[in-house]
Amino acid sequence: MAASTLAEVAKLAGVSPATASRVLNGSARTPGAGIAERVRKAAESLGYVPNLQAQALAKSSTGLIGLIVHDIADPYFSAIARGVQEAAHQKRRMVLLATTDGTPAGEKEAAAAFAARRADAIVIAGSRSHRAEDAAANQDLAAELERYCRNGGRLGVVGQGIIGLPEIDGYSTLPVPNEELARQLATELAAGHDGPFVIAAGPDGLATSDERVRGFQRGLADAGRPAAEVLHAAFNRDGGFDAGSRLAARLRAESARPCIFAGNDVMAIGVAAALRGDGLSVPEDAALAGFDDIEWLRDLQPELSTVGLPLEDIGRQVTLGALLDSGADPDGAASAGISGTVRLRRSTARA
Amino acid sequence: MAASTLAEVAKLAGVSPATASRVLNGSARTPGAGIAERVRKAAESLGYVPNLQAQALAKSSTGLIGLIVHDIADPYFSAIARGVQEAAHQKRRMVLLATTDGTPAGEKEAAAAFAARRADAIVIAGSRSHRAEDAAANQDLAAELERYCRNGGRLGVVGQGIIGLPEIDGYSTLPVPNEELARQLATELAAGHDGPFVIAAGPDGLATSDERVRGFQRGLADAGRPAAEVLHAAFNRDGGFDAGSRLAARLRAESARPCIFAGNDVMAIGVAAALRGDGLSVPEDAALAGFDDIEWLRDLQPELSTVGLPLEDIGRQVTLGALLDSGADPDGAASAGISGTVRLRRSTARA
DNA sequence: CTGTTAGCGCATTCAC
DNA sequence: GTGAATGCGCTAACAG
Repeated sequence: MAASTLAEVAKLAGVSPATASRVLNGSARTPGAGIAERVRKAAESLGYVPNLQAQALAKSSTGLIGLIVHDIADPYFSAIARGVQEAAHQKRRMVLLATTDGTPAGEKEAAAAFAARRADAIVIAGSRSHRAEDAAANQDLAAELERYCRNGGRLGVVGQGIIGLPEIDGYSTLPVPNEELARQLATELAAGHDGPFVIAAGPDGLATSDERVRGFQRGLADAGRPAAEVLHAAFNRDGGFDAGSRLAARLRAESARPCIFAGNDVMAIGVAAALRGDGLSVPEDAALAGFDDIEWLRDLQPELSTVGLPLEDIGRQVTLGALLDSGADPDGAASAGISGTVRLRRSTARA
Repeated sequence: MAASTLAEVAKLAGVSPATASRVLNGSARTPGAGIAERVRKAAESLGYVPNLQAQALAKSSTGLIGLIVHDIADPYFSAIARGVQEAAHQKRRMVLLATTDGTPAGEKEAAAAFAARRADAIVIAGSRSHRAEDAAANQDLAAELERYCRNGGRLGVVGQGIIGLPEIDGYSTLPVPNEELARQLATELAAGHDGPFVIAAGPDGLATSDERVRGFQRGLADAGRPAAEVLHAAFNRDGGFDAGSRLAARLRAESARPCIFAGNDVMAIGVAAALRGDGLSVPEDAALAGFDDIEWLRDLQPELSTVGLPLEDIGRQVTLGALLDSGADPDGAASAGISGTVRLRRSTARA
């Protein structure tokens, strides 16, 4: 990677490196009239490309934003990533991507890599885990991030806060009202469904899933309905398929038509696939609802009831929020937080 | 971003920066016995995080891989991105993400940014454009990339080569047999379909789309069938919807049941949605086939016939290929190129 | 095996 | 307005 340097450009233009630097970037002082032109021409003829690494080293700001997601091919994350990307582009920054297996250990590794690269900000999407087995890794993650922030880094997290990370300068969270929205969903579903409810949730201890389950149960209780049975599985499409398979067997045995709430849309899709594979159909044999309203839901049959979340906006806001000039939250930065909407569609229509 | 430095660690450990460097990284020589421990402890207690920027500057290698895609939320690209990510992780590198609007101009901008950051390699996914309006931008892109490679950068491109970029050291292409696979698809479809064929293609001049159209037409001709009519639209889901809408009107007027070949799966999905919206269904009123076999096709009804492409592998291989130690292609690096498979499913079943 | 000396490419104090 | 030093944090030649 040996390109031409500022010094070479300066020499060719017959000026000092300092002057060349001033003209090729927008320094405080406007450089000389014709001088500027000379320098620019020299740079052009040499095919000069400023070395952002060196620039970053000199002024301690890399223009990098680190994004941590579980799986970039999951539509939930790719939608958020799109928002992050947009915000980054708008703020003239580039995004570094890290995908983890979804464990805090993987996130810690990614965070360390970003910290080492001196990313201006780190954005973490994806649920926190309260599982006992993740406790140690959570501590490591919190420690890594605390140090990162203490060193001047900025951190934005989607949903819940990092477990064990105290409120510290540079650290901001974008709350997502999972629980309240799930409650609303349950309320609306309860009004139109007489049978039992079942929840196809993520692993016990996965914060986002837990919040949605809790909210849903509360909505059910408010409506005077018995609590839903909860099936745990992976918080992705295959987990949904798994839960769906378990349910299918039972469905043919029992007579009641249940309403299944899946912890997120991709799980719901997995549930539907499993049921279909067993000759069962939605909404005839079971009502089904998801969460997130990922983009390609519109092309699925039957149309899936869900809770709409502005995923791209979430990505955009958490990024912009993290990039905010140090000071405390400026007066109501238009970001009054994230809101969602219950969207009932055919998958939960009355049989 | 003021973290502690190597020098501080060295001082605390009572050694020279060089020694500290040697122990904290794997230099050629193994540092002293107890010395290593002292340094490590000092680093730990200071919360030392090596500055990869400075490191990169010092040894002219950033450990960065730049990935350029049209839209990270498109399943085709996110699948490839996953592969790139994997390969990068395996090679201990991080990936920088840039999404463009799909124009060479946008790609040029992204390439310039990556070049400025001295990324070790740049990976470009997404079709080339031969459209007249993109000619100038293509030249710029080629010039930018040529300079990048000439400066020691490495470049991997999926599918077609960069227009106007000569064979140059560091530049490699991962060919995708779009034309041949489309031909095979046409052959197999022709054997089972009697009616006319229609193609919902991307914009005229978009290389990937053009190749697929050409191959498909050739397959048709080989089978003694008349050429298919070609409808042009955007090379994404909405383009498919658009083409589908135009087709729907005609379908109810004419009596023949056509077989529609969409340039890629997301277009096919758009076509299906448009037909469905008009009360038409697949495969009853029209057969439908796509291309790519993106992951979530399995959850769509009816199951879509398509051509399977190993997208993740494509991402992995193009990345690994670009990272190869300079020299020419090592003897048959297991990567005998990309191959695909025609997969006929229910969307093209006989009516 | 360890410490010293130079840079890597650039921005930014200072003097002029 | 412009040029000459100094340093960002680290690695790599050298010496010892």
